[in-house]
Amino acid sequence: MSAADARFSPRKQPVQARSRLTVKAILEATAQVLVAIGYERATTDAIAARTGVSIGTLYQYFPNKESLVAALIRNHVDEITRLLEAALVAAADASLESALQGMIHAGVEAHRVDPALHKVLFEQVPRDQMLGKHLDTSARLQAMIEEFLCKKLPGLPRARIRIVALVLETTVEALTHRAVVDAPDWLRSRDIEKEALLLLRPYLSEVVTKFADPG
Amino acid sequence: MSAADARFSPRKQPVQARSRLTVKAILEATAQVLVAIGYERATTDAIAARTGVSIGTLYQYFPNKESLVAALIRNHVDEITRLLEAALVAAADASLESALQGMIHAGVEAHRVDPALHKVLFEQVPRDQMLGKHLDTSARLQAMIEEFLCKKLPGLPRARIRIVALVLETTVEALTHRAVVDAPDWLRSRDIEKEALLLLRPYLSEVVTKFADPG
DNA sequence: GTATAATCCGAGGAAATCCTCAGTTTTTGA
DNA sequence: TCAAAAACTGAGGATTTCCTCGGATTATAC
Repeated sequence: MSAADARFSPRKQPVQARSRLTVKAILEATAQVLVAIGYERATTDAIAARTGVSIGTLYQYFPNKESLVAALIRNHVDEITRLLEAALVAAADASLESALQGMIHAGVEAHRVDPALHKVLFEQVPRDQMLGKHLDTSARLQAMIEEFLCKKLPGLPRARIRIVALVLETTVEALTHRAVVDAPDWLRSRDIEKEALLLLRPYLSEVVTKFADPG
Repeated sequence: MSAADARFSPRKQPVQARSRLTVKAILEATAQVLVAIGYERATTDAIAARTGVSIGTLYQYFPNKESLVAALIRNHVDEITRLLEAALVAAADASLESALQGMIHAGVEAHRVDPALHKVLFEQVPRDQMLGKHLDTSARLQAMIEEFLCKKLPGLPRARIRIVALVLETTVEALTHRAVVDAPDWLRSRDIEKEALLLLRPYLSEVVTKFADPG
């Protein structure tokens, strides 16, 4: 699979302003259709109709339905990564606790951007094939957190830090995702951030005292 | 939607031993095909072929592809519910800590039954329509945990307990699920149970001391 | 033994979706 | 202004999947 996989890459780049607008409109319509009727029932015909262009136009820029969704996922994942990265940079010199707060806040914000689309993207899109690669954000986020904690907690063994990073990322993602699905009010009020802190702060300090390298 | 939704209910109940075997074989083949090629690409024709019966036979007992998957999900969900229920009953008179251990163990065991199938069922089956209802195990599990904690921690307000139940269920599910997907060894070795305890025990005691009704 | 019910078979019609392509319209740039 | 490039159109062919139905086979019960 080459960098520009023919299965998911646009076949033609828009060069005029008109077609750039068209491509943007198609992606917006895709998001709307996905949210409205779900991944399975979404068809390229429906997306073209919603966009207000002919089906032929759609196929000039996207070779198939998967490539449309892949583009949306790329955007979404980039957004999430940016948010966490910014939080980690901002917390470079802060205390461990406020760094944790920052990470949690970033995780919650990521889910507040477009909860409905997030839900469809992460729950309905088959993780099969190549699409899964794009969805595999967790690994990237965990690596970022791991690197951050390495500097913050030099006393801990690397393997320990890796586990902590996995637990942090998994927990924040799960709680906010659950909130998106089952308890939107909880997400809106941001009480969820307090609860996540209540869960993760004691864990972190426990880990630090228990596994600190005495050297 | 009636209790026996025509869309998902078998159209005919097998009465002879022969057909009961057939139905069982069809479900096993469904699981195999799902694991092998994923939900989207799985077709009723492929399932019938794998079972070794004709497509007509399959359609005598299942009206469509969704009903096949629904049956698998029902079995799977029942299994998980049974495991947690047993753990809670066993922990009725135990300490809070060992009850927590029991819950974690049950969650891990639930994921060890058939990880590959679990993955497909929970990641690839569209939560749209009615299938989602079956997948909505979390609510049931949370209710069970909530009721259990109510007896165990009578000093806590009900709303608090509800949040704790949500956090427990979400966290255990997320960690074990992540392990199924990204770190199967972690699941096999059961180190994951230690880590979950490390995360949840301090949280629980923090909640108890912080929100205990002084009355 | 045989009538009746249960089970099984699988070719193929119906329906849905994907995607192409030949032709038209719009924009660009000299 | 006008030729070339870019963008757009949408009917419909190709493919896929779903599912039926008439008829053959096997089991049950009297």
